[in-house]
Amino acid sequence: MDQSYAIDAFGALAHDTRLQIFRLLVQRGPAGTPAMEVGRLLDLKPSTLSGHLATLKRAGLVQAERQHREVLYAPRLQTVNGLVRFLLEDCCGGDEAACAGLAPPPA
Amino acid sequence: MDQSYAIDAFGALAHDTRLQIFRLLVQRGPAGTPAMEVGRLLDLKPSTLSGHLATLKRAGLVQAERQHREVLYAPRLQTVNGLVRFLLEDCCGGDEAACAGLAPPPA
DNA sequence: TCCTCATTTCGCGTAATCACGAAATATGGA
DNA sequence: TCCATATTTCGTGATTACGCGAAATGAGGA
Repeated sequence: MDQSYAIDAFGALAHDTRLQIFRLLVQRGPAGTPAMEVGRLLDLKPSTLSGHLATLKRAGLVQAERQHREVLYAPRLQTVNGLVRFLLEDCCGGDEAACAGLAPPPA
Repeated sequence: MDQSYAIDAFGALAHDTRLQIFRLLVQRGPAGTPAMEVGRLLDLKPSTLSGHLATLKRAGLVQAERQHREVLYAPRLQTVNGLVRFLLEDCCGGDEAACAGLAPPPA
């Protein structure tokens, strides 16, 4: 994870529709969801949806796999993890004590 | 954390200079860093810096505290934590097994 | 091969974002 | 009070992102 990848990823998430799409894919799980179904659930025009999925894919936040006629989209949670690590890298100059309790793990 | 807050936060991080500023503040720690020092370290014009700090503050990613003549900026890591939780909310439809190993905690 | 469904690419008008100079405001010292 | 330092606000021109209709492409099935 470097600066420019992180910017692409944050930029991809910084949009109402794309954030909805990503969260939907997270909830749907790793098996993937057909693009068309995403569009139907969120009421999106095909070209608009396609553009947003492409943006998310370019940013490494989702992956696409063709399954017969459909394209299944699934989230890449490793990228989310990479973003967090990048953000908190060398937190408090490496001083564990100063950092403790500032960002408790999601669990 | 709701959708529109998350969008503001991701949007704030989706910018080269702002991402640098935020990471710098994370590394500097919770005691805070004077705005001017941030500007000097990253070579930013005062008005540009001020605008970016305001954006980060509006997004809840940093907090500002006046200390005599200077304004100290410190990161709010709870917001980062909130963003991650929001992103991964109801991951895999709540199926722990399907979700396991997809996003190992940063630690 | 021909047709249809699923998805992507292109093009355009509109709207939001950016950097930065200049001016305004806040704070404490002489 | 007057001034210097630290920071914010305002205005402007240039770049970039958005939604979406129309057309193109890809992948089976008849």
